[in-house]
Amino acid sequence: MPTPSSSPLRRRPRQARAQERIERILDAAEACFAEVGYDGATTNLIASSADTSIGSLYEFFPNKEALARALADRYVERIGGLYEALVVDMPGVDGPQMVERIVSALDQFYREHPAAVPLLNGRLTSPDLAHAGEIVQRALERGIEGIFEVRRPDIPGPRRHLIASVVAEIARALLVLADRAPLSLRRGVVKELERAVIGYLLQAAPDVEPSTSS
Amino acid sequence: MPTPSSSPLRRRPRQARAQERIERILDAAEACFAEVGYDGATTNLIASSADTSIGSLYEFFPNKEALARALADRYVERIGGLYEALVVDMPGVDGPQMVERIVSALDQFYREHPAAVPLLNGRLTSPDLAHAGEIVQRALERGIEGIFEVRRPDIPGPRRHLIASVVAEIARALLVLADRAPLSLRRGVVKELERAVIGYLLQAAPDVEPSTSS
DNA sequence: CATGAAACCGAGCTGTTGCTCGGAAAAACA
DNA sequence: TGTTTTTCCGAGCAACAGCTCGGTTTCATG
Repeated sequence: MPTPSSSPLRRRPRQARAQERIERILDAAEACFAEVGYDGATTNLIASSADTSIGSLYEFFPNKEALARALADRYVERIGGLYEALVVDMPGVDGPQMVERIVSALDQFYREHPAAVPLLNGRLTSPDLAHAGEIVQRALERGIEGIFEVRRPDIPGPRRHLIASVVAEIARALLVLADRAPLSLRRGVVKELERAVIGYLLQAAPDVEPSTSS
Repeated sequence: MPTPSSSPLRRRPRQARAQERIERILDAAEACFAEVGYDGATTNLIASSADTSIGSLYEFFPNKEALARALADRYVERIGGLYEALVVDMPGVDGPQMVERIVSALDQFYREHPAAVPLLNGRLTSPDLAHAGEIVQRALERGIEGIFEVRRPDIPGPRRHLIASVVAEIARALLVLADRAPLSLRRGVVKELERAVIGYLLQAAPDVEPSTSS
């Protein structure tokens, strides 16, 4: 489990009901960010959306940015688990298949966490979110880099890092595109993401034998 | 020249000095957006940054969004010119070389217009900017699609469109990455962008003969 | 010049946002 | 049960955003 970047909470809850409230607030924040963006989501809206009061919100979160930070932490944790699951049965899976698995996992992740889309959106208007988003993107990169480390130890470290960040960036961009596309086209765009990653890796790190599937 | 989406100006200037002031305001807006983002750039800051008053700013621009719109229009125009220049001597240039040219042109464009980076950044917090950004990104797509249309008439229209949008999206993502990277690494990232686009096209639209250069 | 139009100015209005604070309610503890 | 601690509340404050408006200055034109 990655360090949650020094808890963004103002005070640790002592009772169960407070803990639940915190979760509710985070869920509401997630939904609001997804729906109207960071700046659009006023703290009052988030609070009432969580069926609570601003007072309660600020009881635990020192400021609005802390909400973004806490959300980012939740994402980082979940992304970590996601990669761990992928690594388990990695041996015996060839390159393109591996790409397919990762892409599919990320696709599912984004669908389950729609608020991650605006969060992951590169340089945003508010430095707050940009920072939180970067934390999550780094987690994505690290995951990819880790897999790469195992599969392609022949590639020098710095280059591996660059490749991982490029792959992560492509993934981010096309998943956002997929998110924006009508639902019926989503699968198609995700398929293009697979092609893009495979194509890039063939160029940037040849040795991944060309796909023979379909 | 593409229609400037029905002038975002409140009133057309009659005197030269007004026209100059408008340009100055747009330049200032560009710089401010680049430096502190859309929401961070207050209209007062933009005005004083352009050595003028808010009064003057609002004399010509009905609201803040209009500034983004006007900026987007400027970008669209310039991007249009950029593609026209590329198309002129297209015949006799092979696929990878063409990609290199386009990437290099876009790279230069982004360096000359740093404000385009936040503008082009996918779904942003403010709907204002999201809209303006989309206008510019569409111009990018159209340019790529146009070139593709000439070079690969064999590919069916809708698929061509999808490929163009994917390429445009990859370009956007990696140019943003390049922008964020230290200057010394910028060229390297841009090189990866080339690889990514070439690799993707080889997967998505085979027939572009593999590169023989270097 | 005189005169009207165009351009310019900036104090300040209006609305909204993030956030505080004093106190009520609920739980934990004695 | 009384007492303390934790949790909850929401009216409202301070700051600041976008933007207006009445008035002054500058230009074009006769």
